[in-house]
Amino acid sequence: MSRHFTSVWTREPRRPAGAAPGRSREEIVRAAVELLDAEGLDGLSMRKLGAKLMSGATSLYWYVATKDELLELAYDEVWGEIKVPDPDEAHWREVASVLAHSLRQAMLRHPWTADLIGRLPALGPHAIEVSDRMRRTFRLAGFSGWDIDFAGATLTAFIFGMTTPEIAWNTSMGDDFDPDEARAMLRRVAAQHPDLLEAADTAHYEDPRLVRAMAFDFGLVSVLDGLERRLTGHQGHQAARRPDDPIAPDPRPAGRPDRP
Amino acid sequence: MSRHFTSVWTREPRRPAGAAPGRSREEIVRAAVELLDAEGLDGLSMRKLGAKLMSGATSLYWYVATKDELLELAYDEVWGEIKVPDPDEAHWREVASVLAHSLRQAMLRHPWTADLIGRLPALGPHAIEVSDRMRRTFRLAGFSGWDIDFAGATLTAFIFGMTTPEIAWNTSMGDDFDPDEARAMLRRVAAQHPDLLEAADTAHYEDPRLVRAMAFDFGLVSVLDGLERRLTGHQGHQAARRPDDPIAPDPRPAGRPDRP
DNA sequence: ACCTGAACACCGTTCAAGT
DNA sequence: ACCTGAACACCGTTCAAGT
Repeated sequence: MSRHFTSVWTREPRRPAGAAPGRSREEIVRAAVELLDAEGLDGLSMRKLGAKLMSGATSLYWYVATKDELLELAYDEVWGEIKVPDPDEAHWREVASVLAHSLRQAMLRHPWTADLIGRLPALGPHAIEVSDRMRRTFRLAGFSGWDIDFAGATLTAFIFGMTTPEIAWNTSMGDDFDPDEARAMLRRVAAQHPDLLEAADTAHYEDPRLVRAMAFDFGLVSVLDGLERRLTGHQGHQAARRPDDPIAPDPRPAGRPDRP
Repeated sequence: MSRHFTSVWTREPRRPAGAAPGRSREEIVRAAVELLDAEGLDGLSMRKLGAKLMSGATSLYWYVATKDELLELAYDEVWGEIKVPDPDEAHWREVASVLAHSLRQAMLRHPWTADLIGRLPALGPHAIEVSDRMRRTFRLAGFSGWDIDFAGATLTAFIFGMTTPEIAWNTSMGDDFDPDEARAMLRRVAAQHPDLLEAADTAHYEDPRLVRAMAFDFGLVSVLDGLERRLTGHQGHQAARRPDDPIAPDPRPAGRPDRP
């Protein structure tokens, strides 16, 4: 017996999506996004959302099968905000850079998305549109076969991975950021770790948001350079592969890369 | 009035952490990790955990201030599983590779960590230990100033960003993976996107876990190559920076990078 | 076709009371 | 110093009943 994967995007909507009755799914999703932006993922409840729409909480279940479906819909709205230049017009590095910054900014505007990345696959039409453009971009850049997908996965991995902890940090710290408090905290936590302490001390003198942006740019250039290297086919360090890794759940950590 | 950031790691523990009374915090955390591994983040409730430990649910609040604190403690246990070679012994690429694969495997073993990355800063002693070694690694590699931290952030971003959606996919699909069903779903969702459809068709013929591992290795080599490029100081494409990006919440998307 | 309220089975957390 | 149970203020979801 197989547990079937279900998603808003893989089931038929209950209504032909053409008529215009009382509430609409679009209206509900828009209200959900507003609530999520204002109060975060924990701030969204079917009861609160119902109240906001001046209806019973349970009325929403006619438009949406579960709360998770609603989150999938809201999530895809954010993907709709992403700008991706036309891959047939712009250089692939330009496309990737614009996409990266656009995605980061969208996530920072909607911090609750950070909680969804590890929970919901992005299968909505807006997300798919972005994926399609990205795949086309890397194909036109000269990648072929699996490498097209791997390049795209690497780029989005970087964007997600850089922005998600940034959001975690922002929301933990709250809007009113006290640099002295933060510094003291880092100091305390990093006690007896000289390398980290050094970082904690210098970190204080800069606007943390600026530093985050600098880190993002540094990383983005690095990732793009690394991808370009795959493209131009330079030889050099290759070995990140650990032979026992791919399937075994807990590989022997003893293996060494091909080139030390 | 400033909302203060609180964390298990930044407050005094209630007990000198030496005596040995009834239950211990270690015992509670261990049980929590077991419950999380078995039932996921939603499967952990204070009531269930209390039952597992044969105590009242509310008893746990003597050892832990909130459920979030408990999650911070459990999270750091996972960081304790990460292997990082001694930065003074191994080449930085070796250290980074081992760390990357080790972290990915640990996350796959404890899928609930994917939900925490966007929510909790990793400030526990095990996470700090890993950060410290990583920072030392990149310093010894030749990075200096902010670049040390940027390189580390780039590497962990890649690992998190690659593994988190992998986990989302795994848990959505369930343990029993039906390739035909998955293929049909991708086909449907990617309709009218020729580039994506191509990917969906070829994807079928491979073990998805193997492909994920290949993507990870491809991306890791790319990231390491990109970082190495920063180190050797080759000139070339630089421009990922968008001048209006760092602080403005919604930058004009019109700006172009320095080099198109 | 759409909306409602009551009800079910849960939550995290507080707190007075116990030993 | 540690543990308990009752209680509060919530949850997502189901379902019979309404219009």
